[in-house]
Amino acid sequence: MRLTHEQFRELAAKHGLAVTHQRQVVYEAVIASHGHHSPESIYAAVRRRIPSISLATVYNNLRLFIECGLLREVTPHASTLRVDGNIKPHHHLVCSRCKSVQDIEGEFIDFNRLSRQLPDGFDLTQPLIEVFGLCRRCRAKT
Amino acid sequence: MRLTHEQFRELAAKHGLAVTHQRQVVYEAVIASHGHHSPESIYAAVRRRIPSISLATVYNNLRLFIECGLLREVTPHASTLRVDGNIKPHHHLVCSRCKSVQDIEGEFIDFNRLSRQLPDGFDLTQPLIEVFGLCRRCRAKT
DNA sequence: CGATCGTTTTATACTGATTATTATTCGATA
DNA sequence: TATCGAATAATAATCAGTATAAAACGATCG
Repeated sequence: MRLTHEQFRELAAKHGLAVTHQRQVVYEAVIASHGHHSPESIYAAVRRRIPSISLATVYNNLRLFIECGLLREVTPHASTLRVDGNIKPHHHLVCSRCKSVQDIEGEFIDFNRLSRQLPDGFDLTQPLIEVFGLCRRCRAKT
Repeated sequence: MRLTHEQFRELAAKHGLAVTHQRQVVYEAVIASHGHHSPESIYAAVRRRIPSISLATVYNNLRLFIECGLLREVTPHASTLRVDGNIKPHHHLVCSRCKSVQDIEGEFIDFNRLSRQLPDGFDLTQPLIEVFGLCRRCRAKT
């Protein structure tokens, strides 16, 4: 699955991004390899096509893509460890923007349906659910 | 909410942990301040009672507490950024141990119930749900 | 009481991910 | 072709977390 220059140009225009060769290659590297990738692995892939590219450029552009919704961040948490003294079953509401975490109560998961979707052997004995969205403050800022 | 030495001793014994003054103070600092805290902020709090304590001790003990279930980790993800090119609505299944992420399909969330629990102003227009558990491989290792 | 041994803590060095900085390059436009 | 702003490259700096090794502690045994 390789995008034509034309396709990427359209996509970038739609999100208000200037088109550069580096951007195109970085974006294609993410799309081409399905799954969840680290900046380093994307960097490695991109270097096969642009050996002179800088790691900073990869980081810059990944962040740009995430910000304008072209990509999704798979680690939307704060980058540092957070610890919770509450070990009763409860779930978390996480703000995708500011990474704040609030506890949330309630039975809003259909575990029957969920377990039908689980890959074989996945253990959900102590399920923790995290729901990502935008907290009021960040929503107001937009 | 301050634990007596006696209470902490029991708790530690139940989890097979030796009791030290530092451990007690670290644990109390987490419990006393409700919410989700970084090791640095816990370090700051603990230093008010044990000025000579080392940051490494705080990290060591937090990790211990997490391992034996006394505390819960709120950033169970890989510590590095991961990026997902799939921006169609889908959810994630995350292994709490090895931090691997798989996509998961299906409508297993009761959004009516969920939205009743949401704090005012929280925006769920692009909900992303992450379900934490133990993947088959890590479960086998135990 | 004093020696001993394993554990815990401390101090500090180190690693790895990410960000910041700054100079250079690129590309569009005048 | 000259100019200007944006993007990139190179590299330094930062920050969280981990590893290591020495010192301190504490229980136990003789």
